[in-house]
Amino acid sequence: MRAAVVAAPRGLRRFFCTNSSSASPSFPFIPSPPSSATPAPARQMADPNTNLFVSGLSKRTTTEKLREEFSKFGEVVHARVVTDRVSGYSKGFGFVKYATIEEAAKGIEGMDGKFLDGWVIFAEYARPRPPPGQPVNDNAPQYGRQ
DNA sequence: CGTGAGCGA
Repeated sequence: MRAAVVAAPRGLRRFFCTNSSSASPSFPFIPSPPSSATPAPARQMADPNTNLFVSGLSKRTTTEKLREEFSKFGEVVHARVVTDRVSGYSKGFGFVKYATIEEAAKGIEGMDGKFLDGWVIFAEYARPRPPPGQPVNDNAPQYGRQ
């Protein structure tokens, strides 16, 4: 099913941005942040953290399988496949928490765009999540709203 | 519709 390839989020950057050599032999960096408008929404990927967001999982992929696959690239502190409380089935994505950021990067580079249960999975840094310790306050929305 | 975009009880 090529639908999985079409439904790829930001993970397809690897296929188009096949950089490696002959990138920019003149400018190692880009010293032009405030050019004119904001052509860089920076919404491609969240900040590097030990939390990983894995998408493209098969419906039959469970937390154990996810932890097993990601444990090969580093020590997985916590892994969870998001499932519905009422139905009980997987939502098709999950989260993997590594011990360090380097291991998280290894997990992304090692499992992003790979196959799992016959489906192409995509791994990237997860977004920050509000801790469940704070009780309800005003209708203050989360900062992670796009 | 367990037929596929996405961020978690």
